[in-house]
Amino acid sequence: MLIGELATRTGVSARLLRYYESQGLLRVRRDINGYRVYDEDAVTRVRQIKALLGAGLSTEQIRVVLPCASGENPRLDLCPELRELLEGQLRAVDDRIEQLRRNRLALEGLAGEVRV
DNA sequence: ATTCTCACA
DNA sequence: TGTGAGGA
Repeated sequence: MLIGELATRTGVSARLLRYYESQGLLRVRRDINGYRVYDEDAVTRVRQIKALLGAGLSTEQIRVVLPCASGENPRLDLCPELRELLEGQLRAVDDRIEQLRRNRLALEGLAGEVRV
């Protein structure tokens, strides 16, 4: 399939699909006219990328763990390496939440009444 | 009609 | 990440 079809089937713009490719997240062939040609599993690939991106992973992190990720659905099969990364990410997010909590409290103290 | 690359009031 | 230019 061409980029337009993959875009409509994944809900990811052609622009972004080209960006994913430039970041080494998507491998794609070209035909003689230079058009990108994707195979069926590209749809799955993009879904996995979206899921990982949505979890806050950087394209660099995704690039290294994507090869050990498999699975059709929006569900992702995690190889141990990927699991570790995600767990670390989870801890990092918790730390950030805590830090923001402190920032919020400090802000309240400085600004007085703060409506949220 | 689609896609490609490059670049940015 | 959108958008437009200039080609194929």
